[in-house]
Amino acid sequence: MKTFSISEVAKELNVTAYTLRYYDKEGLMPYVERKESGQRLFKESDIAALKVIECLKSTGMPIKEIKTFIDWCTDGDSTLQQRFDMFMERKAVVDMQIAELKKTMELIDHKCLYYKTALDAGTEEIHKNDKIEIPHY
Amino acid sequence: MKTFSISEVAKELNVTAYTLRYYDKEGLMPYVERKESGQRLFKESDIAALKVIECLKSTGMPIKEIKTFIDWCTDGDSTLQQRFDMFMERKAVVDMQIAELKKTMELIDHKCLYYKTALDAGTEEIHKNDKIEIPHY
DNA sequence: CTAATCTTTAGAGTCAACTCTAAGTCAAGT
DNA sequence: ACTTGACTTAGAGTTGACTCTAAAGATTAG
Repeated sequence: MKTFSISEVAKELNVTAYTLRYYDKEGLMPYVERKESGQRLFKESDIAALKVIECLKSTGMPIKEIKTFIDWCTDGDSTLQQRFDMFMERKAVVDMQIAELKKTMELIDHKCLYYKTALDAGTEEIHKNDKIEIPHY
Repeated sequence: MKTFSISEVAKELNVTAYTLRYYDKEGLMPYVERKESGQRLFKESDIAALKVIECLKSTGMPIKEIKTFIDWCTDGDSTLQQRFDMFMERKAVVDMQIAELKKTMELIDHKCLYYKTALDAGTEEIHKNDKIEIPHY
């Protein structure tokens, strides 16, 4: 079975080897095997697991909570409900994050328009009489 | 003209007064006026400006870059182009963030299904023969 | 007038998530 | 055999964004 070194995995996942060792220290990689000499041997499945970790991280989940999830995985079938619940909760979180980004986008679009108009006029003065416009910007 | 104290503004924006003072220290509020005694007097427009700061922050922009933007605002019409470009860039960033969250959501949905199936079967064993399934979870 | 509750500052402390250093071991090429 | 580069560890250092403390001054309610 093909295996990968820490720097190969780091490259593949666009993180540093430092980061991967940090994750290991924090207990996120209890499954990664080693050579006699202590060097890590990453399998394809280990990389897949790291991608799930990346996924959780990108929802804003802190390392310690991800660790809890990894521990559940190690504990086996008795934790299936917790793990299901966790992913359902993450789903709700991501839904909220997308909704918030869309609101953020509205303000940004508004500002783009604001500055386009000012730029065409050569001055921000053009917005002096706007209804509920924001004075400072 | 109605003004607000720091704790009123903090409540309104769902941040602490500490945070607002920190933003001030970092130069994000050069426009907020003071009483003789030194107490801050927030105007409606100051709150609106803070909402723009919140917006930029929620796109992941660090405080120091937001400070640069505030400085541009202070500099007047000569920086209109930079400010327009900045918001266009933020727009692109937010587009990417939404796209990434959608990819994240795909994996999460997949995991929800995975655990639902396992939960119904009472064991993760049910996924042993999945095509490209992830062994550890 | 007084007590309680703001507010102010400078500066120290916290926290998460890296990021790096030092000293040593291991592996690959010539 | 030797050099170069990648790997290991424990532990220290960094960064960003707060978060709080202490000591002082200001404001409000009774």
